[in-house]
Amino acid sequence: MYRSHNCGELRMQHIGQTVTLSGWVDASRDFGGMTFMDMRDRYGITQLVFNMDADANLCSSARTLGREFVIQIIGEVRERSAKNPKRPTGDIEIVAKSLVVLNASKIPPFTITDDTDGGDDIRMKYRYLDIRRQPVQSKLLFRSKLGLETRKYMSGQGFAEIETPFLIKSTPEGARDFVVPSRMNSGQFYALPQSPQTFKQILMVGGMDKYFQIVKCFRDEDLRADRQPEFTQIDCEMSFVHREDILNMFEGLTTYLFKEMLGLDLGAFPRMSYDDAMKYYGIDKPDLRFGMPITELNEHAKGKGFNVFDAVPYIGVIVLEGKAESYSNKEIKELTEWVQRPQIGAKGLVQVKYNTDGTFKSSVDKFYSQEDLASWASLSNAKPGDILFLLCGEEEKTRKQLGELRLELGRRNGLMKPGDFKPLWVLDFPLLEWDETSGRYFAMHHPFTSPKPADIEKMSSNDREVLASIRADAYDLVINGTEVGGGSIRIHDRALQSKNFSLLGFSPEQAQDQFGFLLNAFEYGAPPHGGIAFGFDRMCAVMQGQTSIRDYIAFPKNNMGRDMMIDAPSFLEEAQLKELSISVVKPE
RNA sequence: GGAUCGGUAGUUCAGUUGGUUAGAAUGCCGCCCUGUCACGGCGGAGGUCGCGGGUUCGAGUCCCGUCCGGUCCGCCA
Repeated sequence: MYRSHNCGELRMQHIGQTVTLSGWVDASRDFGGMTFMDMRDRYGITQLVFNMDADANLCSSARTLGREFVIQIIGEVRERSAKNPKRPTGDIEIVAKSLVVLNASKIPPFTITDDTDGGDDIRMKYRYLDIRRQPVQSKLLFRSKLGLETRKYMSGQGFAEIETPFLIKSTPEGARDFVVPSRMNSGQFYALPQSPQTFKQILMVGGMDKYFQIVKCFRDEDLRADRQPEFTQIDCEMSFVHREDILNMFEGLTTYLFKEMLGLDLGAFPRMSYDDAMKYYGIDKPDLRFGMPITELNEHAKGKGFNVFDAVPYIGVIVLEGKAESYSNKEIKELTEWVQRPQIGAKGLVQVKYNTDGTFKSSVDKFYSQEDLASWASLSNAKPGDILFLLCGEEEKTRKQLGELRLELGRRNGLMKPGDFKPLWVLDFPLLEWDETSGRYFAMHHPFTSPKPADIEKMSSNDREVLASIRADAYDLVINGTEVGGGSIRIHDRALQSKNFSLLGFSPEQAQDQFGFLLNAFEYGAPPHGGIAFGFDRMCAVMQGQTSIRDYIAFPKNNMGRDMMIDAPSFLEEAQLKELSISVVKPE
């Protein structure tokens, strides 16, 4: 028996018991005549004590143990004379009677503590040491519980968890595929799924009715703090449902998860159209933890001799509450430089202080009277003490810039409070997106998304305006400005699906070649259906107020898509390439 | 594909205008210490300043290139 108890469970009630513990040496404090040693495992830290007077041999051998040695100890639980209230096990210690070194350890390259001195890359290279740290363990355990609760809820609602294949067919639409060569089919490649999309639709045609899966997806695109090349989705699909059924079902799941994981009641989720999100927040995933919507000024700011505004089609304003008198020129200068960075790309920032005495002081006082400025304040619902920030330019671009500025002001002024969760359904996305470089339409969601029934007839139009106005029966779940899920009602009619493919520039032959299996399936009684997929890693991070998903993945990739621990990807041996009929142009 | 920040001791970092022998903390090693839990005290070892080239009497410091890491834009149906 390696252990009778773990390192986190012994308390006053165990005093007098002889116990066996196994774990890692966390730290030791050697006093010459006696040595204290902290022994750690997943469950906590328990103090061991070795005393020269009691057992000189044992005490001497304890002094030779290094950090991260794996040891087994037999000893008696004793009440401490000096207790440590910071630890759950701090009232007791183990008086060692015997010690076995189960395995030695080299000196670790970084300290295994909660606030480690290790940087990111060394932690990833020695990920097995990093995982010994409590903050990493607690994130992985959080993920484990979130998966369990998801399965409980979905199962309780009658959903079946069904696996779909990882070796599938490459399609040029959407994200880049990771490809896998087929040895037995020389020169041919599988692709790893970007999502189980078509398979779950086929399951609906197969009558499975309510499907879900917690499943890996793969996309060969550049990484971010919240984007990994392999990531996990809670993937769901239902038959005989309208949008309302799906929103209700998955609002229920989200509410349940927040309640079980965090003990929070989210309440009913508000809803917003895509158009309103873009108009008022400049982004399709507004963070509603704070207000500050965009107000359009346009003609209210034109014709007063300020050439900058007169020359542009759009002028918008956002209002920062209560900062008129505390905002310094230096802060405004910094903010101006911030919006002028290439990533934002604004030409300049106009600012109007609405003083508490009711007067206005702006950077454009030369051109605008107090009444002009008052009208801006009135339109944007500003109150005395507030400060207004204006950007101008081409409409869509400027809205995005205002949206970015809004988020930056939120960050700088602490308006995104930790522990505050604001979910939002964003609805009615455009079906199509015009791509200037390739001169064709792309599906904004994916090519299987159904247009809203009222917009189906618009699909026959040749007018770009009309086509751009087609709304999809698609929805995203946004929490605190992060897109945690998205889905749609799917097309289940073969003719409509073909029509959509043709809008997206597929010839009938291409459509048949790539998605023939789905079109064929639609000819054998496909039920109306729709679904949604949640980013599982992202859901973990959002719930714990983190921006990076990396610590919720046991073995993540770095920003070049490399696994630093196993050093992948790597080159193949010639023989292996030959067997796969692959010749590689070696990089210089 | 682009922007930007970084790379100096095992680790995390400092290093002024280019100027003597490149520092701190922590870790590590040795000695001392019987109630610590960030133990304490004394002593010690530890560096190709990512790599290559250039400017200079002299480069960790300036310039060019390159590699690696972080963040962001593009990209992510």
